[in-house]
Amino acid sequence: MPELPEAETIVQGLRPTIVGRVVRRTEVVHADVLRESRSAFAAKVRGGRISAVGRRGKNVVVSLDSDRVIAVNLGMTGRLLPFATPPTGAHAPQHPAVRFRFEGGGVLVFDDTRRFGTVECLTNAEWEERSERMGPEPLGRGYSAGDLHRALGRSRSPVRSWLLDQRRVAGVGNIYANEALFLAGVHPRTPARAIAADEATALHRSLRRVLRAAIRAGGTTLRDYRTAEGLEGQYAPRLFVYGRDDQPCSRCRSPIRRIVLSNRAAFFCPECQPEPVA
DNA sequence: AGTGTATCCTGCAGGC
DNA sequence: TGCCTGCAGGATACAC
Repeated sequence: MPELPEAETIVQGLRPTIVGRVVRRTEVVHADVLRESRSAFAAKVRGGRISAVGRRGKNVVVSLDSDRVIAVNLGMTGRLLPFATPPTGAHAPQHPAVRFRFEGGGVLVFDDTRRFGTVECLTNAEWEERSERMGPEPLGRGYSAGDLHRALGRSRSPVRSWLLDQRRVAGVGNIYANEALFLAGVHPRTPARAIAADEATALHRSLRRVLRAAIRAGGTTLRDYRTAEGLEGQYAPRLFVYGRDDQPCSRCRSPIRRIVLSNRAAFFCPECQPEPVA
């Protein structure tokens, strides 16, 4: 699920409702989303006051005044849902994994059907170290087409697979990698280092464009993703290629094709994104 | 270095 | 209706 635009949308929704809250108690329903014991995790979080909510790549980062962060990777089906009063009945999340109960009422639920997500409590130093292993933020001020082109030049990997590697660029997942490649007219199988400077410029522009447009739409809901308000994202109708195999390309009417690269589906228009000549 | 395979887990769509 | 298979926005470890 959630890629950069979804994580960013969740962060924006969460920020006004949880900043300033103090964690009174943590309930771990499914310890498999943790990377440590229930008790170790709960002890580190307890009493922390939330000072900020941010994002790094696809991760939601909740800062505590105790010089720690709660780092949430949403995996495929993770949601972060704040409630002023404990939800009951049909309103209650169906797959709660962790609940953070706040002083004075209110609760933040990490809900995750498949439990591929992770919730970790790290010191600021530990988080900094983790963050340094991740690639640049594609929407960052300093991220240039030249940066992208130089980084691509070091790899023979198909560019679609390259874009999914969080050590190369942080936050791009399968949906937006495919969309950006379509907009740039680059075939997903193109070896990264075969991408010319002008193509890298086009890819840089289309990547930033699609990520920003998706944030403005509140993300893409295919099935599970919800905003912090529990709403669906509105970007899905604007996807050009992702999940649209056999449907006509909106530009040239050729049928969109689906192939598999590194065991993950890739979608492209065979006319608008010509296969590079090997 | 890069790929295919398998793994974690649940739910849903499609074929029969 | 039920059963079976395949597939899914992610990330990692493994063998080759």
